Amino acid sequence: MSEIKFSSVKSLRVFQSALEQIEDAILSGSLNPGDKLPNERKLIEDLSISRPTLREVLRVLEQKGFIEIKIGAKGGAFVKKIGVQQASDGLNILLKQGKISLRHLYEFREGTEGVVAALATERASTKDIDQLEADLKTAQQLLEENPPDHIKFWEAESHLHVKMAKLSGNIIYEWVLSAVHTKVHSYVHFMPTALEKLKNTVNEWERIFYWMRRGEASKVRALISAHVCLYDPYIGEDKPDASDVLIKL
Amino acid sequence: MSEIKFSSVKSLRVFQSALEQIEDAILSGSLNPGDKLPNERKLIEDLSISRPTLREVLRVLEQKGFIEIKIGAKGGAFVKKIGVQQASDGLNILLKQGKISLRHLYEFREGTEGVVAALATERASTKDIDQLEADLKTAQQLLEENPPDHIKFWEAESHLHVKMAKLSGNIIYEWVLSAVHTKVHSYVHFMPTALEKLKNTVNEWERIFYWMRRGEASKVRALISAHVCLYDPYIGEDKPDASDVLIKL
DNA sequence: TCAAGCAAAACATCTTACCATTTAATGTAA
DNA sequence: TTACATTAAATGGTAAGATGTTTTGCTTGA
Repeated sequence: MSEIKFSSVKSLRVFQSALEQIEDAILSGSLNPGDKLPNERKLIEDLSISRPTLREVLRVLEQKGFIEIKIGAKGGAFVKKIGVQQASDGLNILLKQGKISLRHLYEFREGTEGVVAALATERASTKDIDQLEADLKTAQQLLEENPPDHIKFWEAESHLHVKMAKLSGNIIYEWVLSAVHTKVHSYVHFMPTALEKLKNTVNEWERIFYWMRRGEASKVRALISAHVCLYDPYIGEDKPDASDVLIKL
Repeated sequence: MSEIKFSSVKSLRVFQSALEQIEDAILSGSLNPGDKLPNERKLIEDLSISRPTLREVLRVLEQKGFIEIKIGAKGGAFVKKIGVQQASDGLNILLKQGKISLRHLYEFREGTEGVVAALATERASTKDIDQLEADLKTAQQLLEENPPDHIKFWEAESHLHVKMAKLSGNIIYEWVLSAVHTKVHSYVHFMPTALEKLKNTVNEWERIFYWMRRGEASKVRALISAHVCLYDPYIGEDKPDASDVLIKL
């Protein structure tokens, strides 16, 4: 008996084929950030498709974050720099519509960010840590204001965690934690507001940077784990089921 | 001096407005998975836009994974269940750009799956573990064949890891590891093929289930960590840079 | 000479109108 | 009863043109 298998032919839509051509050109690096695609009239010639169809393609690329379309003279479709942001979008949608409780969010962070911090400690340069410290300083200044802007503070603090993920040198961690922290942002109103607690957070980060500079990965891991765990918003309160909070949002 | 701030007006494109309406309807739950959107002629009436414009909207929704479009009679745009596919797509972008190597994949797994297994041990019921064991048995039978189907074996093995994530009771782990393991599948040809190694893997899982039944979370964590670490496909070979393998795919 | 304003060019945006293709259901003849 | 043709309801794709929007450059007036 023969072993030949046939694969489905599924005549690809014109749209799909055109999309893939341009997308591959961007992802493979044939088209670089800042490059301008030919204008619509030129593209429909090259691809042998009609203008409405081409526009479907361009819309999709625009919405996926691959290109930016400017109108007017000197306008056109320009290739955007692809970042982790685009890659995280899908996960973001999932997290956004999913019924994720704060408890799950923090459980995930507790299990992940310690490892990430340890990796970052091994791989970050002095300059990288300087940058982190500068970011912390910026966040700290938000507390000097009157009244202290604790919302923006926590957002900046959240970005610090994402930057740690970036320094871990493993883009998968960056991918997932950037999405997770987007979700964290939506809970920012439940974070502590007492000035004392906020300043304490700053101190914790300073201690973390201290050990990062000395390359003490395991200490950094412990500190970050405790840091995430301690700032679980429910600590000290009588603990409702986390799903309650979800409903209130 | 007055504090009035003006916000930019940026006359929204017709396209954008229509997209947001439908997207919101899906994300808010007004439209549920399986629901059929009105056909094109009806939608252009409701939204007061032209057909090419509507089709741009539908294309974007389709590519983002919100809807599925079927042609022919009884066809139309159907709301899709939002699933891990969207999340995997993001990883695909990073893969195509060459930003993820096998090394990253395994580093991530090593940092994550131990924690997941510990959670699963605490939360899985006896029945859950029975099911896992049954799945293992099924995989084991693939080795009895002649010749042993090691490709399918590793795929089944990969699914076991995803099931563990499901049993962790934390949907974020489940989603993220599902996405990661779809990528693992694409590297399945680099996994060991020696029958001895495959059988050893089975033994490891059996030991894992043994401790799971006894609720020994920390033992399970250790075993899974070692398991992932040991089966890093490069173990024992002279280790090329993982990006080399990436290129070959 | 210089600046303000106007017009044209080069874009994307959106519409109307048309035909092609695919699929499912239905009717019909062997 | 079954195979086949027909038809209806959808999406897929094309053609051509009218309409905004932005930049550039030219003209005109002081």
